[in-house]
Amino acid sequence: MTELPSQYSPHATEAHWQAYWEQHQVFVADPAAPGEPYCIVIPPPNVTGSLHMGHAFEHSLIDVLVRYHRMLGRNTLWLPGTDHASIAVSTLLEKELQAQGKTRQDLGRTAYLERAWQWKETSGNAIVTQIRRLGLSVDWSRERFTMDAGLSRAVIHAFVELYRAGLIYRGKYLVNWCPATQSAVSDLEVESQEVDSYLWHFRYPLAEGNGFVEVATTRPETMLGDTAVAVNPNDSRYQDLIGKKVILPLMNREIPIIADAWVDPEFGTGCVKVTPAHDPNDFAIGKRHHLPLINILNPDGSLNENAGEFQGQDRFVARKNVVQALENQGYLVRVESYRHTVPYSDRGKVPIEPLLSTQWFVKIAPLSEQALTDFDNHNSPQFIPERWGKVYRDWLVKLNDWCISRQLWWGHRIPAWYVVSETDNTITDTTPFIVAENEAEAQKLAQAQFGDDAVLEQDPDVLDTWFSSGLWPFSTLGWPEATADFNRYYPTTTLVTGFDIIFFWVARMTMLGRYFTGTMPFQTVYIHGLVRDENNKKMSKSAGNGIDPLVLIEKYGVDALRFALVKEVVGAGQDIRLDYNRKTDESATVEASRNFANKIWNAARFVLMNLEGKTPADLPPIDPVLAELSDRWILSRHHRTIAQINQELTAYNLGEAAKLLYEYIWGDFCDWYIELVKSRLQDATHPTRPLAQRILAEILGDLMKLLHPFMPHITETLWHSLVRPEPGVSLARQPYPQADPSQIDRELETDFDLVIQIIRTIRNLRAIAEIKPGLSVPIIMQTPSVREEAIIEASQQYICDLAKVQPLTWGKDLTAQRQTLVGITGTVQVLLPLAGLVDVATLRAKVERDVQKIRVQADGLAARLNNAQFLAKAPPDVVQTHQAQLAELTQQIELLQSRLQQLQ
RNA sequence: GGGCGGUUAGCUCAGCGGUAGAGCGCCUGCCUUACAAGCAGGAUGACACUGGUUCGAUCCCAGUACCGCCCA
Repeated sequence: MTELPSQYSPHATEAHWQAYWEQHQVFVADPAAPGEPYCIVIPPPNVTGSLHMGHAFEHSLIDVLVRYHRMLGRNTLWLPGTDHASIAVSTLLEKELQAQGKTRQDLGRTAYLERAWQWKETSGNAIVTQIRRLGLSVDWSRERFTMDAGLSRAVIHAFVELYRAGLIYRGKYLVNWCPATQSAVSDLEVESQEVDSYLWHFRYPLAEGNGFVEVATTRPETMLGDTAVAVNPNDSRYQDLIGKKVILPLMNREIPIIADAWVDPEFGTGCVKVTPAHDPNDFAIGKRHHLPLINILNPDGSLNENAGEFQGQDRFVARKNVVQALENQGYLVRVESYRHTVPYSDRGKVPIEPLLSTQWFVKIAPLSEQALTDFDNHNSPQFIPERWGKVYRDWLVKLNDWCISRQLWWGHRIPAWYVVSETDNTITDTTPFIVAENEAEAQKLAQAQFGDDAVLEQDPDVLDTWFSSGLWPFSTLGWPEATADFNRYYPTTTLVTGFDIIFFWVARMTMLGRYFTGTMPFQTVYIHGLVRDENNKKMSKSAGNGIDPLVLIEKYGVDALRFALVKEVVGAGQDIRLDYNRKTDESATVEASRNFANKIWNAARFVLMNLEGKTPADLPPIDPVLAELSDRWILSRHHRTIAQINQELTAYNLGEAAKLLYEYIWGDFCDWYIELVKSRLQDATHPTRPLAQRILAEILGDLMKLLHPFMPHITETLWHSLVRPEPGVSLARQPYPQADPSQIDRELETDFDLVIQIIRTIRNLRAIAEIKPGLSVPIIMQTPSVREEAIIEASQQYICDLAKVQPLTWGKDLTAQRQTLVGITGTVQVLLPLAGLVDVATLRAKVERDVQKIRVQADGLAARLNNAQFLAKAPPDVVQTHQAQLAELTQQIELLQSRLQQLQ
């Protein structure tokens, strides 16, 4: 009948369904199909990456949302893809070249790009292969790459449009220069790090007289490019120095002493050296005072011809040498230990140099204003949790222009052509240029403007990868063409991403999306936290503390990993911690989820074994007249849970939904209902046996649906075993269960709680009396409550079955009972006669302990109920509840005390 | 320096006005034919500290301490 083994083994199952889903195109979206669209685009992983816990977590969350909405009947598209990671790929390739003693220039642009594409085809898909093991319901037929033909066209189109609208400009500004990659990077790619270093104090002699001023710096070598010394205009110490000149040591250059309010008189001596070409603040001072800009650095971080005798030295070598030279010449005052923050290149992992350089920029204000207006006036996009909206907003407000050119070859080449025939066949800062969608168009425009013999050369630089990522939600759907996908699925529904990427990505998508499509690219932004390691540390490649999801998948199965990650989520945006033993590769959290999977497996196995080969459809429908107490109870619990889960999922409380399922399945369904139903199933002639079978089958079917977004593989397997659908049918396309409120019965559940409590009480008594699990015990019960008596009467079979009671008697006069263990629940006294097996002192001790516990509670309640303020001010229903509770506790005490008198 | 989180059972974390819960771990007993990746029973807490609001505070407010993150 059923050949299911007693343990769930995930691996074969996972591969099977992943192939099945793809083969039957279960997740291929159809824009022509009905249903309100539901679209999520994947936050594209970097092609150089490999699957890490962050991906596994994020993708698990998205897949829950996507599968849920698909089952709700939405026309669903989850679009996957990857990002070309300009800097990361370049770094990787150049390392390879370096090993062969070559540079990319040796190779040439064409050969280099060939190599890059080759790398992408062979190694760049590694992450995609890994992602597939997560069993996500993405539409692989629509997989995109930021450098594929369509997206490249979108990027160029966007650049040209922004340029023509005056929102992209080229200019010479101080940028963040990464000497390792030899490229400019944006503000966001700079990471501040605290560094223990020194503050060097120098003296610069006055040009006239024999005085001097003292300045301090953390970057001594930059003094070679100093063009002023500044003091605060209100600093009384230096009033007479303003306007005088000093001689810059080593360079023997006369530079002025100027007054600028930016200078903090409290810091150091109150005199600062000014290097406008190598420091953002100094740059601003230089602008205000029209100071010359002297660039002393080469792109590789060595010093250039403006550095005099230090030319050719690396910046850190030069630092030592400059200090030495100053010391030799008596200009070094002192060296002080100093801890300060140094900007590092995020990718290059070396200190950034502010460098004067000609680059392309996006003018941000007009874009951010639109996004701000949408956010302020329409709360668009809506952030979940809300507090991240503030982070997003704050950033939009203080945003600077965005440097988008990168001195690299892998990426989207800037669509600007210089008319080099105008400037001696070289590109200079003044060479005129044409921005166009392609070379032919550029040529035409150039000829119109500069004559037929205009010679063009394309800008060698590529665009920041985030520029293409910023277009992702619409470029992936076909924009700038108004494709069927774009019309149907744009704007997308929800963006799911980490808070660390709000600036990099979310804000850029909203600004560019709003500008190009006139609408926000997504309605909602769901922000999740990070997965932290067993020591609560952020996982990172450099720290080497990552936990490999593939190892956990191998060990526990992907459904277990997914469920564990989602179940850990509380609220939203909170970090989760994953326990992990690095010696054994074990994780108790994931193991618990694996055990849950196994529990489900065995529950299903039990149901299937007892259906005798029938499917739910073969069994009679549920007749409410025939349903007994336990049936009505589980149906009530079932529909209540369905309602709650739908509610939690709608509110993005994914962890809450997972926990509800866990408790309902393991607790209510397995521990209670299955146990309750066993005796009926074993009795072939029982009149409601088919009813019980039908309920089991139906609940199991619903459970598989409810759980499917969280654990797609095991549920698909078990659902197929249960329903045996036509080939090609998938659980992923079945409707998600909806609650039938008429089945939910609060009172019935409360009644049934008493049954559960009675069974627990008896089990507790059995344990105290050390009665072997196999032995039946006689139990006597009595209650003064008519309601409780009715419940006992209706559930005597359950009590006998689950507490192994034989015989069960109730309602008798208990005064004759002497040697008994006593428990109480509600006002039901539960007696286990022992006939001298346990001494009276033990029996009394147990009752006395119970009385004491109850008394503590009763006293607390009584104290409040004796408080006139409480009675006057607390809501009446609270007072009532307290009174009822106290009454019950008082009654329990009385009953137990009368019992105590029997135990002499 | 500015902002945001967190502090609850040995561990990981729920709860967020009516004096505490789960999983793991621990103790006891069970291989009871769905499941030992399991079943049953049990023990465990000044809910960080100090004030305030309230009839009542783990929960709200203010401050303090410590841990973590983001931005400068």
